[in-house]
Amino acid sequence: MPRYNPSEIEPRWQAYWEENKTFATPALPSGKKRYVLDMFPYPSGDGLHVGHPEGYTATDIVSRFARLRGECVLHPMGFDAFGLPAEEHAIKTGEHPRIQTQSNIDNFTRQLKMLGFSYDWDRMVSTTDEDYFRWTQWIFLVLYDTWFDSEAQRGRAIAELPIPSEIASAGEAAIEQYRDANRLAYQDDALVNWCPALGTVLANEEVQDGKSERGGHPVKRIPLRQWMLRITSYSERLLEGLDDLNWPVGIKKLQQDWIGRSTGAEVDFYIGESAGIDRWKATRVESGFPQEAGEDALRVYTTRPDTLFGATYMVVSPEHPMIERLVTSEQGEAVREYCEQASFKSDRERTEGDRAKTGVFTGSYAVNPVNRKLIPVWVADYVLAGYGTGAIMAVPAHDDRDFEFAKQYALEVVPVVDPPADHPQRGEILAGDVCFVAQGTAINSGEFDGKQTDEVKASVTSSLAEQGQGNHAVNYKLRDWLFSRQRFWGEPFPILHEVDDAGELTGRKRAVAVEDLPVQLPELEDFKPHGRPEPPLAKADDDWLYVTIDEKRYRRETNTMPQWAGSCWYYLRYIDPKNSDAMIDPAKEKAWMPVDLYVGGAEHAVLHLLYSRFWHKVLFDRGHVSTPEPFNALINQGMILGEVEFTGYVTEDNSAVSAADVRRDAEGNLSSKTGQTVTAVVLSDDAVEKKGEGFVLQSDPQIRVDSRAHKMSKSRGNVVNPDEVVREYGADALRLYEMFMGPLEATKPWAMTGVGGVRNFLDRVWRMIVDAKSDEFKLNASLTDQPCDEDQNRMLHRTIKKVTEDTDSMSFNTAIARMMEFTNFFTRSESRPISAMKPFLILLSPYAPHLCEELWSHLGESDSIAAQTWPSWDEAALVESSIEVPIQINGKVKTKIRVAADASKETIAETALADDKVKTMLDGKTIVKQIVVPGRLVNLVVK
RNA sequence: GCUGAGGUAGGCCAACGGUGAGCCGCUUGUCUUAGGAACAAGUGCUUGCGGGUUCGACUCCCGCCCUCAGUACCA
Repeated sequence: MPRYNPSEIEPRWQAYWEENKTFATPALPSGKKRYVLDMFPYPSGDGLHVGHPEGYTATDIVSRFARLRGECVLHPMGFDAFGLPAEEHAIKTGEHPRIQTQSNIDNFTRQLKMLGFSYDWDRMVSTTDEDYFRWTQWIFLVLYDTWFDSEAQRGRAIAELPIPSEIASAGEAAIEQYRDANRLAYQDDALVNWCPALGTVLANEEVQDGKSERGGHPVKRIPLRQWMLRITSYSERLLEGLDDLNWPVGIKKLQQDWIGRSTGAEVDFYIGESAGIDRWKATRVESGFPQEAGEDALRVYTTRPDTLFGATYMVVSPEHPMIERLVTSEQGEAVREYCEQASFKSDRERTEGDRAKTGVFTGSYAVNPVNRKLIPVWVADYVLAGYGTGAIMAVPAHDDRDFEFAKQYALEVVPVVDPPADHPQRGEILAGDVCFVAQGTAINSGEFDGKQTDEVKASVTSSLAEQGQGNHAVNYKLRDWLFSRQRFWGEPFPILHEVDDAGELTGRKRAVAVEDLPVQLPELEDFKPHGRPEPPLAKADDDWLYVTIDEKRYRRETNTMPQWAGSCWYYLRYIDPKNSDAMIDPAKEKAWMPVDLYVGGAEHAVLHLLYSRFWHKVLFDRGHVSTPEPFNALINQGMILGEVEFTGYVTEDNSAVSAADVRRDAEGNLSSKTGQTVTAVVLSDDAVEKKGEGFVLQSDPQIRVDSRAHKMSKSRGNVVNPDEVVREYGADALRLYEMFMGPLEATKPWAMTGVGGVRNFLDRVWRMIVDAKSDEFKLNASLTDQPCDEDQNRMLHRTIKKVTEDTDSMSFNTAIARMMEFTNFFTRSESRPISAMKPFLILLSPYAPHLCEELWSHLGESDSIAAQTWPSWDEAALVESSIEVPIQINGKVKTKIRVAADASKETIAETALADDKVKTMLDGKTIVKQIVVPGRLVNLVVK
């Protein structure tokens, strides 16, 4: 017993917390609330990896710290349990995915409890629970019932959508169609990855280089009717909302870039009969810039309307709807073939960086609106259908991509922006031999010559607007969210499709009534794909698939929602997890929201966080939540890498090659400078030594080796299993180590010896209070009821101050370092006042809760340490009566003197100059200047 | 290419413009209930490089190099 034994202590206290519901959170907060949230995990079959406890320990420390300071903390955990792996398992074994999901959740729960996190487990949610996804479906119906009023910039009920008179007069079906076209959840044809060999549709992450990840079968992109969410409507709101959030700048930047707002102009280029151009222009002057470009014009979007005079050709994307109209009979075959080719390529392939540009001339010409020049229209896949208008005006002189394309196909380059006079390549730019994308002075631009880029942009845009040929425009990179998946293990859509007597879809839809939610997943015989691109739910029995309401027959929607759906709103459900009447009780929502601290990996920087914000804003607009943003502060924990490895390289005949001479080709194959194949070998620590910047072989210092920590991965075999660490060192040691490795946000390599280091610290804490030598349990004889002496008191109060401030700012590594100093100090001390030990244990308890509970009870306390009050420090106790002050000579520290803490400038200077060492060093020199900072230092500038 | 983070001792990392904190490692002792020991003493950097500001720079400014992560034809 007397030795520190975490494997005995930790389960005992975990049971205590569970029995006593130590961390149960009240329904409504009393006093100051704090909502501390972890990104909930996907419960994979591999269990926790050491990256999970990093963020979870951080939030646990924050939560325990806040409770000790009297705040009311909501700190929940749950599982994002829909997803592909469970479905893959089901397909292979025939076992329902629910079964494996449940056993994975059980394992995760066991591991999380083993680490002593102070979650309120009664609030646990899983996205796969019917009680949960019932409300995921409900939120979908809110989206379905909402349209975006762009005037008011907010979502409103579909019933409030103004119906234009021409549609109203066309009848009920037209009105319904119009509504459907405006809902935030709508259907559209989108491309899916269909793999004929596997007979299934694949998720993007299951496709690599146009082939299925499993089996390497070719994947075709085919259009399929999909559910989309109109997130683009919220672009501006999502962008603005970022301003007030306490998020890392990097993450904000990522979201901004993802939304990708740009401003410029839309411009129509005339493509009709050449004789008709004047009439067309006149019409435009009269009508203004129309909503649609019409038959006779090709509309483009540009951020550089100032370069319009340099537009020497145009490009449309291979999917552009006007291709048929543009293509001439001579070019017909070439264009069709090109477009066909493009349709096989994924977006990925089409946008891969160093690929040479390709394209085909359509045979048609357009008229440049500013100079009436005829310019050719091409089709090329470097123009994307989904952005802007899917067509561009190409200005090769001032756009890198257009320049490359123009050189490839010998198209004209006309410079219209003169770079600053001191530009090193000005000559080549003006000759059209080099591309220049920055701002400058307009040339070759008629009336605009001599003006600066910004001014020309504005003037060209307004002049086009006057003539009805252009308009100021804003564009976003953000696309609408493809929201349906052809999968079994996901939330079914609460939507019914009307079928006629012949069993054909009529195109009319109906939302499942709220009281009929949840729509459950059907029972299937097996989970194997049925070989058609429809979702697996289409295999369900007619009992599930067909519904009759008011004598009309409906077929259920058979797509399921993507995994993002459940994770979009789980933070709300934790607040009211058992509510069967509503998604959340408004009073509770108001009391707990927003999330005060959200911690998780940076891999969710864009998608999860953007999707959640979008849903939250819709719920906000519709009055279901009270805050405009869900997550106030966000922190991304850094990645934990494997142990540092030394890697040497050898050729086939086993001779060593210096790491500096090893080349890696595109496939990752290694070769030496001379072209020989080399292989990497792992070296042990004692085979290498430090030399200069890097490491070399001890046996041959000419041979350099790589020293680097790699990502943990099964294939590399460097994965650290938390179960083993807990068994070997204890949960407190694991928690403490992960916090001590370095700053939370940093990427850090794992080092098992470091875990031993913090374990030694915990051992020292134990021995500071417990007599480890005795056979029975006995407190350490050095403990005393005497008060602290001055030094001890100062150590205590300085530790309280440092740990309080560092914990508050989440600088856990330095807080721990300070607690180590405290322990070293008192371990050396023969007398250890209990009045110092107790507050120290409270300081340490958020970090190492089990050990602290145990020692706390040994000190005679009967209630949990979690119920105590965080100690405060006394400023007066911090100051020393006398302090050491360094003496610098010419800025270099030469010696130190001891003076009273409040010594005046003069006294310090006198003492310094009187010091023997200083005297000798000043011998024969004159003091040019003396700087005395009271309480800090003395600097003597001498000659 | 772009964006972000970073470069301090053999490793991990602290340091309001003012003394290198802490942990691991290493060396040598001591002690022992032989442990993941403990204790004691010791060990170490041109703070990535080059300039500048300053009495004084890891810290502020300018230029460069390197590493890691993410991202990439969005007109």
